[in-house]
Amino acid sequence: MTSVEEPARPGERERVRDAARTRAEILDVATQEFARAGYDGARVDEIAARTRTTKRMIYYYFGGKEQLFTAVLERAYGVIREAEQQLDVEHLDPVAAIRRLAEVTFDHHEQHPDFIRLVSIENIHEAHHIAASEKLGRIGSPALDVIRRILEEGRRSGLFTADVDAVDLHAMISSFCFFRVSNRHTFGALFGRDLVDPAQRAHYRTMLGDMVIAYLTAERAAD
Amino acid sequence: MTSVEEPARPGERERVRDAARTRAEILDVATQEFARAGYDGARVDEIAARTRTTKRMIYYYFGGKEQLFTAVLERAYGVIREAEQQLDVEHLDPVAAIRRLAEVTFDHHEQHPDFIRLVSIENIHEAHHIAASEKLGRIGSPALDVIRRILEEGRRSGLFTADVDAVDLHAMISSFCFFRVSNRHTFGALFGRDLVDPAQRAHYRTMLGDMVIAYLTAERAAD
DNA sequence: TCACTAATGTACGAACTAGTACGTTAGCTA
DNA sequence: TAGCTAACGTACTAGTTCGTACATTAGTGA
Repeated sequence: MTSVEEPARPGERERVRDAARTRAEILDVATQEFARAGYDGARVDEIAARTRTTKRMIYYYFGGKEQLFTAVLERAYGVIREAEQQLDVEHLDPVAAIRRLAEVTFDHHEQHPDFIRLVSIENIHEAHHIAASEKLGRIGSPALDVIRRILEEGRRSGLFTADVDAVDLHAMISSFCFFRVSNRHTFGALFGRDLVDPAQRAHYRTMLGDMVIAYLTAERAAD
Repeated sequence: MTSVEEPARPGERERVRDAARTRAEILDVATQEFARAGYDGARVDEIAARTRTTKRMIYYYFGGKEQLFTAVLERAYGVIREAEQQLDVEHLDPVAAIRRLAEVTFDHHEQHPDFIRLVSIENIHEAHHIAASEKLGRIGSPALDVIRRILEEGRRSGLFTADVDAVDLHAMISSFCFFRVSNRHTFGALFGRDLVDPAQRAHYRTMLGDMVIAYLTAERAAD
């Protein structure tokens, strides 16, 4: 996350009034609060209290709780987009490239549990905020283009037997990474196993790669 | 779900006061309301209004909103347990048995979106209600025992190369089934593809089976 | 340095919401 | 059939929560 207690970058002396900083600070705190308690569980007063500013400013900059949540989502998706754009796997052979992609996805999910929670919350609300957002509708994902190119190359070179769709493969990889974080608590409570146990991290990371590669390289009966 | 507008089974004349029926009716409506709006979004008054009885009765039978939600979860998990106990795959060969198990899991998730939503909601609350419930702590899953036996048999007969843990395989299968339903809305909004589109049902069902079998039968480098 | 406006703070209100005090009655049993 | 109690309804309250009216000031450009 950006900028909570940002200590006046050198050269810029700390102004008392700074729209950009105030806005960013509200977004930071709101992200935490929404992720912690869900949309309805989150309290506007609580967000304001944990900010250097007041509730008045939330309404001044964002208009309301609903729009604030939308802004939080927009920024959170922006972060993951940026990460995916850094993806540099084109120099690898298709098998290694897919494995690398899966690992990067795995790592990103693990490192951003708040993002996972926000997405879960948005699904409870049937993605109404995304639908209402101009920035987020049909935004897609940079990772998808990468997957498309790797699959193409893998198919051409005969390494991948399956005629797999890029969106489907993305769903397959995401589901494993997402579930591991999103359902950590119920899974742990029911089965007594912490899916996010650091000691098991490498194990699950490998398992995901093995699964995806096995699927892509397996012989399959014709449909 | 059970018993909303249950029309006085023959022989039992409809009593005005019927504790069991009232309790069940509250649970039915509460399940819908909690699944619809989340724990904090759900309104006790709304649940009461959609019942033949009043809010007073919710407190009379369950004690409070929190306990009502716990009761809803307990019943929802009870339903899936029952379904899993019906599982009869021991007569199949390991590959067919695993595929069948995956399909049953797939079907159950698809048929119970409310259950998926409740589990998502409970994860937002870090499984506090499950932890507080005597019925649900470490409840496990009948499917797990089945998986254990199939894996054992598959390993013994040399069909499965991998030394896979039953809980891990359960997580793998669940993650795909769960994500497809739980993240349907954000995935659809972002990628323009409905993972629960009936026309794609068979496709994803096959994909899951292929994935799991590929993983279990693939050759793997030693750790 | 003056005036203008973007940015900010205070105080309050209307509506909602979980929970309860108190009174009533259906249906069973002795 | 009388009486007892589990089951039920009404009406209310205390506390919360989103949102806003109104007043104020820091910073900037003329």
